[in-house]
Amino acid sequence: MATIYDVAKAAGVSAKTVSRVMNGDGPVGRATRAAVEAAMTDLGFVPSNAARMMRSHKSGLIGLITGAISTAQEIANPTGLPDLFILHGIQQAMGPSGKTLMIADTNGQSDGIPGLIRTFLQHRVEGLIYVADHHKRVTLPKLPAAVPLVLANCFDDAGTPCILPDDMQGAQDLVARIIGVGHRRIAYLTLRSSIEATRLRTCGYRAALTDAGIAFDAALIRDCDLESTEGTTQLLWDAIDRMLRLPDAPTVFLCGNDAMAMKVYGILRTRGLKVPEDISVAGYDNHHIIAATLFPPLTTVELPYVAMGVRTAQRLLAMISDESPHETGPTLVSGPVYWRDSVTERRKTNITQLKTVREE
Amino acid sequence: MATIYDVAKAAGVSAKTVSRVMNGDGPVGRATRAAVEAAMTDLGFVPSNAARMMRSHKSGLIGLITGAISTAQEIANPTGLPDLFILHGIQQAMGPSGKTLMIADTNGQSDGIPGLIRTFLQHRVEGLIYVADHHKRVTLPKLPAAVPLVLANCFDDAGTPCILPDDMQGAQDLVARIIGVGHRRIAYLTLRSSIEATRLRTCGYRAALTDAGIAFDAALIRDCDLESTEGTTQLLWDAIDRMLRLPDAPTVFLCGNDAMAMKVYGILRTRGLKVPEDISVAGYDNHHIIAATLFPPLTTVELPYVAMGVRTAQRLLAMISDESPHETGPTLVSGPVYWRDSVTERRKTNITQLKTVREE
DNA sequence: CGATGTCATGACACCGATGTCATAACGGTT
DNA sequence: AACCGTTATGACATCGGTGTCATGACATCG
Repeated sequence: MATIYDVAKAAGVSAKTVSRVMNGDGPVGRATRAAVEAAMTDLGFVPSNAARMMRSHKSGLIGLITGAISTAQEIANPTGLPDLFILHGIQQAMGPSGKTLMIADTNGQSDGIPGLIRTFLQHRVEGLIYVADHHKRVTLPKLPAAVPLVLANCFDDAGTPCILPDDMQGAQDLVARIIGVGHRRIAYLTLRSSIEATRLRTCGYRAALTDAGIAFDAALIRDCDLESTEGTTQLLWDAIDRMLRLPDAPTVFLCGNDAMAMKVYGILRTRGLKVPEDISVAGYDNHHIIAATLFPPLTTVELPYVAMGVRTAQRLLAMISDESPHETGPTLVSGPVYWRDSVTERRKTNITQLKTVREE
Repeated sequence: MATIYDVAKAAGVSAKTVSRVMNGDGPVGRATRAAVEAAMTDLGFVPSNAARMMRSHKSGLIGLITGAISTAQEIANPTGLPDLFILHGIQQAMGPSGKTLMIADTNGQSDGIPGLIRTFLQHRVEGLIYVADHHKRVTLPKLPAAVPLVLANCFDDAGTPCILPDDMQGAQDLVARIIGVGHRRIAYLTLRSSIEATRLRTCGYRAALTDAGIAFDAALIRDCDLESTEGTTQLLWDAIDRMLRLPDAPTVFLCGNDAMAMKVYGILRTRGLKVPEDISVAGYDNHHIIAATLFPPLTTVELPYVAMGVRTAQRLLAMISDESPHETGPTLVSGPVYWRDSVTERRKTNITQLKTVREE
């Protein structure tokens, strides 16, 4: 591959002049510039980033670590492709910055991460992003202080800057809206209680109840998520059965995610209950395939993955260009409620009461 | 960030000795090695790839261009995520080689490709891969001859090495198998005839018929694919209706892909026909969500995307390490037939005749 | 004992850009 | 004419590693 010296010789000038033509610093004579440009296209000259970097110490690279590509395999598990959507958001927001994204996939094994980080450091990335496939706590190896790091869809104990879905706000918005159309007995079939999202969404659920002056009833909340599909279905069946037998049965089933809502649709139908005429159902995630395809279409909360990706990129870019000490801690991004037909107004209740609620 | 000179000073040796410790060339004394290693970890030294590359001219980078990340958005369109699966295969096969994959996403606009290629060339990638989202013809800007290029899931007119699904073989295998269980009148509802896959699969379909001595009947093949969903459904309905009214109606509907098969299931049911008791259906793609979830499970042909990715990486790596002139042209990868319950034996036909066919 | 070979190490040039400084030509001031 | 500022250009050092060659200390061999 041609070097700047080859170009210089071909154009009959010094290497420095070629450099000036490329970078537009310093003045260059009309004829000289033309000669250099001709020589460059002639030789198919492309400057070497490595050589540039030697002096400037700017690689123009951003490192990104994810499992998005290897885990897309398990697309059959209908949780969507969170990390992929985040990646998309990052790409979008990174594009205009002129930085180049180096994506490394963990291939499912997190034990390769130190190696990936080392490779990135060798390439002198200007920043690092770690994207997780669901909202969780992570622990990454320590980095040299000079390399800013942003976590997307996860957080650590060190207060590293991170971008997270506002699960609490989302659940609170959804429940508030459901209360707004007259429901008072709102069941919540949660995902595994060990995951972060469940904890936060439960907080949001309770906050919305409190705001509306509705007492929290432990009989209406239940962890219905197991490793195995059959186990989960069984758990769901039991939980729904028990709740429906309550003297004051729920009028809505809020589900841990859209996939669970899909199962709940099936269970309710098997029991002869129509959604939403007899009972309402809501999900979480706004997983497109499920939420829009189910009949009736599912009311749910969007997990704003693309937006999170955009924020991630923006925050990292800010950290790179700012020399001011970086803020730490999370940036919360909340997604909108998608109000569809799976939740109806709760008319059985006293109309006057309903009106009061709506006027609040 | 610490340099090799910092390490050298800290360890009280020359830079070259540090280099020797890192790379294991030349002999290094026991004590010296220990001192250098201590200094390296002490200073958190990570060698600069850029500096290395200056001399060695080996970047250890492979450039990959795809739209996989940005188009994953449209996951709702149930064609699967071909490019993502290919990417996964590439990652897998590339891992052990020690090369680092730089992934650049086109963000949907193909006009950014020259820019991406330029960036890759600046980084002196040792090879380039282009991954397409479906089997098609492409035209990429010309590259310097020194940079090997492999196309995955697409091909060009220049005979650039490429990895393609063996659509013809796949269709032929499927149809042969269907003939093998006694069917003679096999309808084929194709995807748009403009796409490459349709042309090749049709060839395979005809080849299988010819092999079995069955005459091709143009009334049994029909392009049933439009841009719009409703249009397609209408087309399908019409085509199926017309074929079923034939004096010698088909006993199987072969579909352009699994998504179409799903629609065909619906249409047939609406007409009161049971799959597979009354009529058999087969798809193409082995799109997991569809093929395994449909009832009855769909007989289909797998598009071996992951395997194609692996082959792509292997072929590129071979081109990089071999100095022998590279072969050109396509590598065909065929996927297996997944025989499920949507196609039954054709018993209505004379048993003796069936036996004969099976003995062939 | 001198010749030869191996081990351990360092000095120095080099890769391909860019930053710094010097130089020369030219036009305009005083 | 002496001086200055601008424009256009080149010489040279530099970034952080690695390749080449030289050197000195020992061990081995004839």
